[in-house]
Amino acid sequence: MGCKPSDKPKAKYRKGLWSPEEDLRLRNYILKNGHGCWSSVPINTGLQRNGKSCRLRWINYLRPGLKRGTFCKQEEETILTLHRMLGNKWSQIAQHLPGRTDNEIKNYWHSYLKKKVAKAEEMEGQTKSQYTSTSSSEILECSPSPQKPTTCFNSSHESVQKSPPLVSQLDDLSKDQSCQRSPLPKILFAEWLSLDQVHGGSFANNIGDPWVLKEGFDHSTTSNNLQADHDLGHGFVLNDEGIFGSGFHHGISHHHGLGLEMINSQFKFEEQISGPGFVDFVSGGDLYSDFNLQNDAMYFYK
DNA sequence: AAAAGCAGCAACCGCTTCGAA
DNA sequence: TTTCGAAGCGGTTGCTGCTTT
Repeated sequence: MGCKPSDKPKAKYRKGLWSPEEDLRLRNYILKNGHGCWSSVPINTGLQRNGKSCRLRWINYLRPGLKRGTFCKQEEETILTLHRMLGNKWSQIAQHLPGRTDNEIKNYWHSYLKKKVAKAEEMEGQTKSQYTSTSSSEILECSPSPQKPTTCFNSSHESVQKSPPLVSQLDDLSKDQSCQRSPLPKILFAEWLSLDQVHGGSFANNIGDPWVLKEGFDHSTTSNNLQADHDLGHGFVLNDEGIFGSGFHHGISHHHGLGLEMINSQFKFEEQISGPGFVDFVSGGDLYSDFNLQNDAMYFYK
């Protein structure tokens, strides 16, 4: 929106998988400038992609804060529960799984969970007994069909959305992920902090302070959560000490040399941000009023 | 070792919603 | 109020790599 028609020359857009170079261009551009109008991104970056493709690539793959990797048990439970309540509202489900994208959840559902549920239901039908799996027992007791969330909480999607108790329930659900029991520390961005919003607030002043990761930080296991991105591990400008200090780097590089590059690249935009401290920014501002430190995990809710 | 089948995932397509002019 | 472009969303496709035969 807000783009002039003249900004959109007819172009033959490239399709298919993104190359590391394209990723790099897009990432660097957005980290530096923010995406603004997506249709202008390909023009400004020189990418032979349409804005829609750029947006998708950023949201599903390049955006900092994405977890990637396999879903933990509790995430799986959350998806099953939310899918039971909301149906195929992947974006809404994703909102309750910080660091996961709707596409990722959708794929996980179609490739794994759907079959699992179907199998469980089949077993249930055969035995007429309660399905006792810890991952879906409650869900299966509630409703027989994953596609029609008609029981349990509300009878329609609309009522789900409008019902404050359920919303609270969902919030509790998302904040009570079992991944919190994981020994892995997590920094999770419910929504990536838009540069437009970040401008004027100081991320840089405090982000480099080790306090950010001191809570429950385990050098030996962190890399699991900071999965190296094979497409992105090249050519990023790195700080000597990095955002999190040498200890953090040490922890990552033990397992994945590329991991720290990603982390650094994700926060490479720090020089653009100036102003009040990050803590104030996160906890006191209107935009990010829901700052939540749970065990070793930090959640930033927008 | 090669071919076929399968699963997982990234990306595209098309429809809907939103918001500015 | 209408129109139109951008963004958001969900369904689907197709590529890639792994497993099986």
